[in-house]
Amino acid sequence: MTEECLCGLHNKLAKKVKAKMLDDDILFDIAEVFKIFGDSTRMKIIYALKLSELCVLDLAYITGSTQSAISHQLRILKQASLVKSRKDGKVVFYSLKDEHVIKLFEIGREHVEEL
Amino acid sequence: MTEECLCGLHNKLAKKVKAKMLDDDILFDIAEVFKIFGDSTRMKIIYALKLSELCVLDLAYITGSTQSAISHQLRILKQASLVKSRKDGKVVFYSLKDEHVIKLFEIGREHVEEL
DNA sequence: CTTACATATGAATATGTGTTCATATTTGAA
DNA sequence: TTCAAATATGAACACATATTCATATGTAAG
Repeated sequence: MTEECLCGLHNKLAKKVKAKMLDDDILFDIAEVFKIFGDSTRMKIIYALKLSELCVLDLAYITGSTQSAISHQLRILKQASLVKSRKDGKVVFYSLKDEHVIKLFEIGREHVEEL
Repeated sequence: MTEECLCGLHNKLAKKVKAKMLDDDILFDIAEVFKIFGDSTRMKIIYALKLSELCVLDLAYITGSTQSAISHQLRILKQASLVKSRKDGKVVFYSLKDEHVIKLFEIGREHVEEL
């Protein structure tokens, strides 16, 4: 932990950068958001919901996963404020919560397509 | 797997959406990129490199991790084409590879700060 | 050539996580 | 009320992964 590069040249720079770093808590929270996107099942769900509001079984059909797996993932997505839900009788419809979700997806897609 | 919602209303919609879905491979690759961002150590590295080009030991000092841990993570970041490296004698300097990395970080940060 | 520094790497460990399976809950219909 | 459909949930399992520790590699200096 906290080893220091001995070349005096870097020590000053490193201390400057360390002073400008965001709080660990904030960087941790940002990483947590990306972690949610970092699963192919959740990514499928997000892309499907980008196309339309959908219920759980339809999402399971579209993604090729089980109802249970999708339900678990939807709970995670909802806790992370990435999707919202609307109940209509027995059916629960899910949709994306805001524009950030779409923006993040689009930039991620751009990055992948440029490799 | 591939269960279908029995309410005939949804079946048509679900099939439409399924037809419009991106290939699994692409969605998988996008998820892989986000997975790289979804770790607080790597997020610290990315933010530090956003401020300045840095060598391994300086990154270890700045992030409060060991040299070994940082070296392992830098390898992952490099394989994902998120950082590049430049060798100068014994020292290896790392920096961000392109603008997408910064864009993704900024939008992730925006999302977190609006919660 | 020997030493010291910066980095990389492999194995082991511990921890986190996604899926499955069984089952509970909720709601509408018969 | 009884049944079936849609969803949610908990436990168990399998798998991935981040860190640590020891050590190897490469490089410059003495």
